[in-house]
Amino acid sequence: MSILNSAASVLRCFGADCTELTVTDTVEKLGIPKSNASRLLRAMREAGLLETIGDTKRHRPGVLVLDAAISYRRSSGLVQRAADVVARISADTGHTGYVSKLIGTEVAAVTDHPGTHALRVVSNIGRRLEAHSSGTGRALLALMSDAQIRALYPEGLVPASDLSPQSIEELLTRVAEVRRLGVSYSRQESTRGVDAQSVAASDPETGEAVALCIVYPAALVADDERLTIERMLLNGAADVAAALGHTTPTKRRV
Amino acid sequence: MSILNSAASVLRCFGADCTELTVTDTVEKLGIPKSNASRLLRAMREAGLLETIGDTKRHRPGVLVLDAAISYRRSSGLVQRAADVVARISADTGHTGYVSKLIGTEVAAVTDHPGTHALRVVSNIGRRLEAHSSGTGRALLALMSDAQIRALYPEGLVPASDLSPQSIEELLTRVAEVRRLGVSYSRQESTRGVDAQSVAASDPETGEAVALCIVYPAALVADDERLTIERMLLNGAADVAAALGHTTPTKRRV
DNA sequence: ACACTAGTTCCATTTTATGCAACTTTAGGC
DNA sequence: GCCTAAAGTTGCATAAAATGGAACTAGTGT
Repeated sequence: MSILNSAASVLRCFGADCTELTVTDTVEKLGIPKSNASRLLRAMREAGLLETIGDTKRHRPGVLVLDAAISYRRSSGLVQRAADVVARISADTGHTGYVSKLIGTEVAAVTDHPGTHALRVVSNIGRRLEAHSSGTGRALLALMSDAQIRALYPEGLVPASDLSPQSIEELLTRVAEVRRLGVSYSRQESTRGVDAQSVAASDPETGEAVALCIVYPAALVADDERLTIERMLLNGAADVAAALGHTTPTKRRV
Repeated sequence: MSILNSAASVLRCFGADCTELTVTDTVEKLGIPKSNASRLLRAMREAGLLETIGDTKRHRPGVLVLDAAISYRRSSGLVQRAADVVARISADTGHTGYVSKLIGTEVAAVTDHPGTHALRVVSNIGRRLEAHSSGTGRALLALMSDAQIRALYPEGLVPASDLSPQSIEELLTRVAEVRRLGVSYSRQESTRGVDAQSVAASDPETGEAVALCIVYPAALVADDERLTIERMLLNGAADVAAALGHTTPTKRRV
């Protein structure tokens, strides 16, 4: 296996729960010899992929990674615009928001926008969710045809919880509902006590698609606020689509 | 040279002016054989460091890079807090702001916060400035001793413009001024028509330092607004320092 | 259909990574 | 301050990989 894959594995360690790595941490997480971990971290450090925290032996991603990430958002008009929309909704409502993408059968957050409410959902980036078992994922699946969705799950699907679709048939039913409404709801499905609404937007030019998502405590948000969020998301996604030159405008709410 | 360095070079291509790369671009930018560039991009793609845009042959940084970047911001309490402060000032004043770090003798923006005014300074992340020839850089240099600064420039310095310090002696004079005021001013030094104010904040735990910076059109901001910005920056930096456990509070303005 | 450009694959050679063990450094405990 | 244990680094032979030239393939425009 190339050292590139090892380096990628190291970067993958940085996520929701892990913000820094030592040689020993790396040994444990990747199951490689100590000597190797030592040289791997050094090589990554010298390449700029990692940096040490102060002058300790703990490592975190390097500035190079930051610059590249910022460039990513620039490169994608879709992600950039979606992030702007979600940032605004997040600021207006005080709830946490995400922009996510479909990677195979998983959804990964691409930008996060922490809310401002005292009780808000804490951003959990790096955590990948199964597309079929998350509102965001179903919003993205709704852009595909039933046949394409079936092709994604040649061996059937494993539901993440009893609130998630238990079979492909049920998934297709719920995805059809999402297509009808334009919005995908998730009720305490991925995280206890947390509801979410997601709307998908795609770039007709490249076929790239993202989901705009707002998450909030289930107990604290009444129906009228949910409707407000729904309207903001639908209109925001419509703005994104329009800006990218969609001829047939997506659903919009007034 | 390890493939890791090649991969880092590829990521470094993504910056202010370049948001996507093809095999041929890579050949030109890195000066490597075509066969190599082809395999390099594929390896990076398979490792998750790159992804193709839609189903074209153009590449941009992968989601892995995004996740790591977000983790980076999380891991650095200092950067996170500084970013929050600058975001607030940016929102309040409408001007663009940055948080930057010193990398060797250069300053690199770590987060950016675009302003909201019609005439605002456009964020230019990825662009590295020489520390001695930028207000932000001198704010960071001001945290070091004169001897340390001299050690950074064993061969003297090359001024970026005639508004920048022309010698180490002049640099030290201006840095001393920054130490006295607590704020570092830049007047149309890095970019024509653009003024900036920077204040440094450091983490006493790790010794890590960042600069908080607000940039604005020189012609449009009157003296009283400049004072307001200065006050916000100083107080913000003091808040950051206090939150990280600085015992001797930095300069604060009321 | 043709020429042209971009991208990929093949293959022998060179360079780099690997894993073990020995060695050095760092951090606590007394 | 000395001893010990844990963390980290380095040396070396082997195994694996990257490299660059050239041949090959896939698109693009005329």
